[in-house]
Amino acid sequence: MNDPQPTVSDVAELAGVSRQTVSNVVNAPHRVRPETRVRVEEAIAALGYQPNRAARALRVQASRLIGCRVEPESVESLASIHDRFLHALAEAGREADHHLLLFTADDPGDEIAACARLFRTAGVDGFVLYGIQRGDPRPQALLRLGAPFAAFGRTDFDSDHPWVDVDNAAGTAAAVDHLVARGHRRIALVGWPEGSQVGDYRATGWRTALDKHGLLADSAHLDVRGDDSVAGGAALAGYLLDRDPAPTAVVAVSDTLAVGVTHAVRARGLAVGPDVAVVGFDDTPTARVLELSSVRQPIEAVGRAIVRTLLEHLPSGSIDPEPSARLLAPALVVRASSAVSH
Amino acid sequence: MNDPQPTVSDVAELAGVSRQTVSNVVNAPHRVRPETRVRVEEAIAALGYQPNRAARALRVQASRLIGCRVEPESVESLASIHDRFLHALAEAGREADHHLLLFTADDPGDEIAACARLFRTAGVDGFVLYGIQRGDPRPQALLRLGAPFAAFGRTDFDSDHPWVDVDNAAGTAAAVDHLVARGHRRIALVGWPEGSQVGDYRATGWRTALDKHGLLADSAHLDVRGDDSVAGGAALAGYLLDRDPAPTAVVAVSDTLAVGVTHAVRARGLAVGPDVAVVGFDDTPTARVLELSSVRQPIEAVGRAIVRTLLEHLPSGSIDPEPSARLLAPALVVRASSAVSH
DNA sequence: TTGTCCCGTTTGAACGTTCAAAACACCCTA
DNA sequence: TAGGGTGTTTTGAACGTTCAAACGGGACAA
Repeated sequence: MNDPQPTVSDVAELAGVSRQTVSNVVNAPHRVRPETRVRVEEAIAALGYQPNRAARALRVQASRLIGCRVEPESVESLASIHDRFLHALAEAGREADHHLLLFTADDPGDEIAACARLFRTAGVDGFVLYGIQRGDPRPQALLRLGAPFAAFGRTDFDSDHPWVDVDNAAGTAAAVDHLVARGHRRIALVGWPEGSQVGDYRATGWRTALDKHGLLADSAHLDVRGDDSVAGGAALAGYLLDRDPAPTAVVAVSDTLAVGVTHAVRARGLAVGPDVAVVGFDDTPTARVLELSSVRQPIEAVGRAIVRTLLEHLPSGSIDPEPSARLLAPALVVRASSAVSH
Repeated sequence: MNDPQPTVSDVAELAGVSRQTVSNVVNAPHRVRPETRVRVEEAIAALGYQPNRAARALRVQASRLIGCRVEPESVESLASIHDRFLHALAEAGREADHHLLLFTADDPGDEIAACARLFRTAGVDGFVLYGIQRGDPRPQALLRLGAPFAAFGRTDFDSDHPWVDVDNAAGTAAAVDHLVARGHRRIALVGWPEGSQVGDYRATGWRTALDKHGLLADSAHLDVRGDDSVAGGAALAGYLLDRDPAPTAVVAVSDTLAVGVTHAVRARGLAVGPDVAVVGFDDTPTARVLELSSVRQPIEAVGRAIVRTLLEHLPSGSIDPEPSARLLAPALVVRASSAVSH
């Protein structure tokens, strides 16, 4: 029951070799003569040996721990995709024998301080930064600290820090393509106020896709913006629907706004789907429940890519100083709110 | 920039004392003469010393790490409250200088194996088990391992393992009280099939509250059960609403079911709230967005209680072998779906 | 034969901390 | 003045691992 975990010395004794040879079998098998290796591996299996992480961490100054801040639940928006992200990270870390260390912080400044502390005292190898936006102070701060990290999102187009991001423009573009294929011609955008990087990319995707289909001229006045709330979405959609000609389809840059749009549509006695198609963004559980089409971010792939990127940037990793950058395409999930042809 | 973290020896040298005295100042200040202590504390502050966790973990066989599995997002149900829980745990852990270590597992058996591995090799001090139900194998397995843990939920009423749980019966009872106060007399339950501990408690709360108000006789046939899905909730509610007399209020044991109930209500040309009041359970973001009244679990308090419970059960903690047990009451959040008086 | 090189293996030390025991200083009592 | 106690500080070792250097034995060339 309480058998102490065997150590490298126990294995060495059983196999009739020295401690270091056991260590080599585990960490650098090519250095060991094959028959010795077999003997040691048998001893390892017999004892159920597994290296002690604290000791290894102390010796090599690397804990195989990845730090990540857990965000508090945001009150106004829908459930973030943060928990999907954490799960994806943990899953990706597992394959590389790294674990996820969670911590909380009240704001970006606090997060930076927490990272510094963890990096120096807990030997956390690196960090994952979530929700990086243009002008975010965190990447520069961690660069200054010398702490390796990989960011979900980027401070700017040519960011010089390691990042992975979702191609937001491609997401709204896919939504437009889908709606056009369903016969829609007047496709509105319900977006966030200009200035947020994510929101701007999503708006750009809408615009360029319309342009590609030759619909941009008709749609200049179909671009409305407001803060991310249900009430806001309803108000913006109301404005659109009361115009003439009214749009027959709406692309919202978030599920929260999309829910508001559906409220406005129904309030006017129209049917979501047949009369006015609606597409949201993020594929939140709410979208699923409400049969709302939505652009789904490939969070699992993002998690894997981020962990890979981070590992590449660890001192122990391959010497690969070029900033890696990856942009992953989201996929549209079509549901009743946009399934019917127009 | 890359100054190595100062060690206990650096502090000792600066303060003109031995390593051990510095260690004592940090861990057992009462053993140190006050003027010495001050000198050492000044040196600590001057150098910005903080103890190295890996070294400490190696020496005292305690990592100040709490293991917790991240669940994958469930497809059918609404966003779980799992991310709120993780945040609460991390926050509570921070105050006790413990961090949260996340790991993934495919099923309970895998989770047990992962715990065993983490406990032995990573020196994780203890675990938090999420969503424990009657007959769950995990608590017994961890007891056998000798790994300390605290569970959210319990295997049975007189569980002999440390647990913290939400008083589910009190939650539905509060919903009933609220509806009665609003003038409702025929209050239905849309529940899960008998056998799930959580669902049974929630059903019991509904029943006892009705009994308290003398409404139980009228409501025997208002208890319907089905699996946790929107379609299921709609079907069950449809059955209820097509009876005569139909209920004027419905208590659902989950927000998922509650959403289904609202669908059924609207499909019959009735208004949610004025005609039929609906109350859900869990206060998910979806409930907020849909203006659905819902019973909110005090997850933040649960997180704090769990961490406290776990710390009490660590070998380093106070010798307090009595199984602590805490039952926390949820609170009803009233929104439009049940706000109007009947 | 002697020296050189290479491969596989072992040895001693080190990572930074805390435990256990020893040493020291001081006061009190016999 | 010796002996016992108490409170503070220091010493040496240990936690389990890996690094760096040393070691030993063939194979090969000079």
